[in-house]
Amino acid sequence: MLKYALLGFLNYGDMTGYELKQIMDTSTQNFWHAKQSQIYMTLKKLEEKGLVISEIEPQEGRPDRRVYALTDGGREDLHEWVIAPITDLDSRKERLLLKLFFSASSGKETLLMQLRLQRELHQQQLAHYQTATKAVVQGFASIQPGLEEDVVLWEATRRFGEMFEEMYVRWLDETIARLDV
Amino acid sequence: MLKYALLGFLNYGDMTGYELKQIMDTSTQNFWHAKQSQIYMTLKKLEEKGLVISEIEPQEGRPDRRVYALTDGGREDLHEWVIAPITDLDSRKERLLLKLFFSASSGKETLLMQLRLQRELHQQQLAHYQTATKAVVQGFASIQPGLEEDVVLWEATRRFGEMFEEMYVRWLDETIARLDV
DNA sequence: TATAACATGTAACTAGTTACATGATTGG
DNA sequence: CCAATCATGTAACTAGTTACATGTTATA
Repeated sequence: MLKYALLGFLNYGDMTGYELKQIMDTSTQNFWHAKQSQIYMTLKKLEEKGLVISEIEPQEGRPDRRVYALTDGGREDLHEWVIAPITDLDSRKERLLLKLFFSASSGKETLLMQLRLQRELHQQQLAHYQTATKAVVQGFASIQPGLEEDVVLWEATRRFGEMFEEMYVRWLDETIARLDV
Repeated sequence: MLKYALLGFLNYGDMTGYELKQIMDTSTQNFWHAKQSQIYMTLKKLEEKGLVISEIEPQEGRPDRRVYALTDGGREDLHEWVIAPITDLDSRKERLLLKLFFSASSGKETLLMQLRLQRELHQQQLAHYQTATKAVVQGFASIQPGLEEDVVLWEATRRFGEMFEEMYVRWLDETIARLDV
């Protein structure tokens, strides 16, 4: 699936693996992320399949850049994926819930400490979506004419992050209250 | 991490790989899951490390069962993991959000169909947590004396699933309303 | 003077999925 | 009679992480 994230971004313009990593870190991080090394490997495979092509752009003083561009095949593949319906649910993995499930013997104080720390982390993440991420979305919106349609959708994904973290904090408060008698 | 799910369940009693799969499917599915083959492989590795031991229980008419039990080392490893604080956040992957992010060109009707289908799926999942999962938790609670502490925590993980799906449906409604003008 | 940013990549490894292989019993 | 349940495992593969390797330039 990283494949489609890369094709999707390259559809906005040619980019290097390094730039793709940066843009993912500031936009899709919330629901899709990848390590730099995985991005380079995936781009290589996409080029072998003919979905992207790369050109080396020589630079002085710093390493040469390998700039990737979508091919027609890549654009088509992307479009097919975009319109294909998703008919099942993603399964999640939550370390905290797994740990909580088996925590009966761990002592109330340890457990409450764990939950309070999580509350802090999720509260921070919530604030991040409300300020930093919001600014990124609005930044894109203001400088890019003709991307109004896109911005509505980007804002929807940001909003998901915000609502998720709000829910998480509410659940933690509820759970802490139930344990802290 | 599947490691700790398996150790955690074996802490309640000896079990086969097949039974571990079944119990995971009805209890931790919401936040941790695994395929049968992965469970068998992981149990094998855990036995090599001395965290569990297995014994073959011959059966007639059906395949022999390999019953796993926690060792002292396994119990200790589990306990250390349970009390260790989680200091960072899990990252999620949501196919729907990734697709939505790149869907500006896909046409409003395709997009709305996608979102309405998702709404149906998440509504179903919500109902599942409210009825089937609720019944499982209450079932464990009623037959098992001495597991009151555990049941409170299991209910908390069920409640997370419920709140997550409620949030998801709310977000879908909000997003659909914003697009369907 | 150190470290962050720029820039690319490979190798080894861990985790997880899909497909294959086998075969009896029970319930509808 | 067909599907589900019981029951275990291997092999091949895909996805993702961690560690290694290199080297300049701008900035604090």
